[in-house]
Amino acid sequence: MSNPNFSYEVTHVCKQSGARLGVLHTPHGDIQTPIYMPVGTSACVKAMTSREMEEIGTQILLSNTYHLHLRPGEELIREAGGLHQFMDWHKPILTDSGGFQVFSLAGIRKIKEEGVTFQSHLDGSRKFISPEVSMDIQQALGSDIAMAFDVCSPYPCDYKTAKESMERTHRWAARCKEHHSREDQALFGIVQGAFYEDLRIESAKTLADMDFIGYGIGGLSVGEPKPVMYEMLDKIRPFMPENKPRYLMGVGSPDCLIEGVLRGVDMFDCVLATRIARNGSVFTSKGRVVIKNGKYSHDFGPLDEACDCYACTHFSRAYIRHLFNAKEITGGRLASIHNLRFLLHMMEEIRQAIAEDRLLDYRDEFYARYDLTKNF
RNA sequence: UUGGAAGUAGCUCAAUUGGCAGAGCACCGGAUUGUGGCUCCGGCGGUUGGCAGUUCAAAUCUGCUCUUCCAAC
Repeated sequence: MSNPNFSYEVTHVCKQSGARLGVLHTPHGDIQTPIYMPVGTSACVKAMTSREMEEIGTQILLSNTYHLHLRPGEELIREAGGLHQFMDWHKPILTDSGGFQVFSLAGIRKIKEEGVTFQSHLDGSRKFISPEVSMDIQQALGSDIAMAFDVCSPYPCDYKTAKESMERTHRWAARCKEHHSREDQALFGIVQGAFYEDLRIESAKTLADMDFIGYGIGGLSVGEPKPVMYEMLDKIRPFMPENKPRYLMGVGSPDCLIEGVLRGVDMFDCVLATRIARNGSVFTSKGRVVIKNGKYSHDFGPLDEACDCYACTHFSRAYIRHLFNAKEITGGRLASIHNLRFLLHMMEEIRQAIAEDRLLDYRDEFYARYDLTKNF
């Protein structure tokens, strides 16, 4: 598929690691890859304003088809002038298809070849999403990148189920592509295949032949050990198109970002940063810190010495801990600002390291200072 | 001073006829990966104000005592 609104170019390959630097052009601007994409499920990165997201260096945001379909509804967002206008975010937006909710909301859904019947978690009403419905919703939302409606299999998963889910994902990918028509919106296919090497490779090849603008790698980070996820990335890497962006869906702990980039991943998204922030945990260059812990009550230093975010340049650990203890919502806001900035800053460093052909050195430096015993 | 009420975990309170003294909050810790999560899980914490007595058994019944609150004076 050629689309003048979207193109991806690899600008440099790290001589030391083979990791790549690139640029993805979209109607709302260029995205320097590799990149971490903050998640704003319901047209909002929880606790954050669009202005703050811009201030911390966000290049592209994620939002969610399933959640926006239920509330406020895509027609309202279309009426508002589209998702960018609605949330006053004028850089690129990627929308997830709702496929993951089929997985994460298991128990209140029925999957058939035609599509999936959900029971709304908001009011219990029955809802139906198919590949076509997902495309219609995402086109109404007007995101820059739409994701194909896929079937995410769990971990562990038997071979037969994994194969069936993968094959249905491929059929649905074809239906998504057939139904999708917005020229100013890119459609990404999603590789599935659970934790079976042959299925993963088959999925990567099948989707590559379908010529999507970019590719999601789905069904990972669903409870498996990290080495298992890394192995899957290694296996499929040779079969992922070189000239297309690769998006590892749902991954975003600091160590996973580095390991993913080393395995050729260009894009990541993850709710981890904002979720743990609201519950009082922050990333630091030395490892995770649970800021609510009593030992920080008299710590007047910043969350992270090396961070340039608003929280770290203005407030102490003791103050932010106090805000959490007092249940002041600003505690979660400051921690969110910090955690998002931490990951965005880390990706800036990774891009710099690739440009300077020293990503393996960067990885070693990271592990030397980062305490993995308290990681995710 | 007199009369009344009440004393149980750091706080607010439960505990059937006398039968293993609990909860919420607080405090401490853990979890969280394409967000049903300002959420969830766990832990610490007690001579039941004190001293005697009755009883197989007392937070509970009796006596004395201390403290607090209320009302009169």
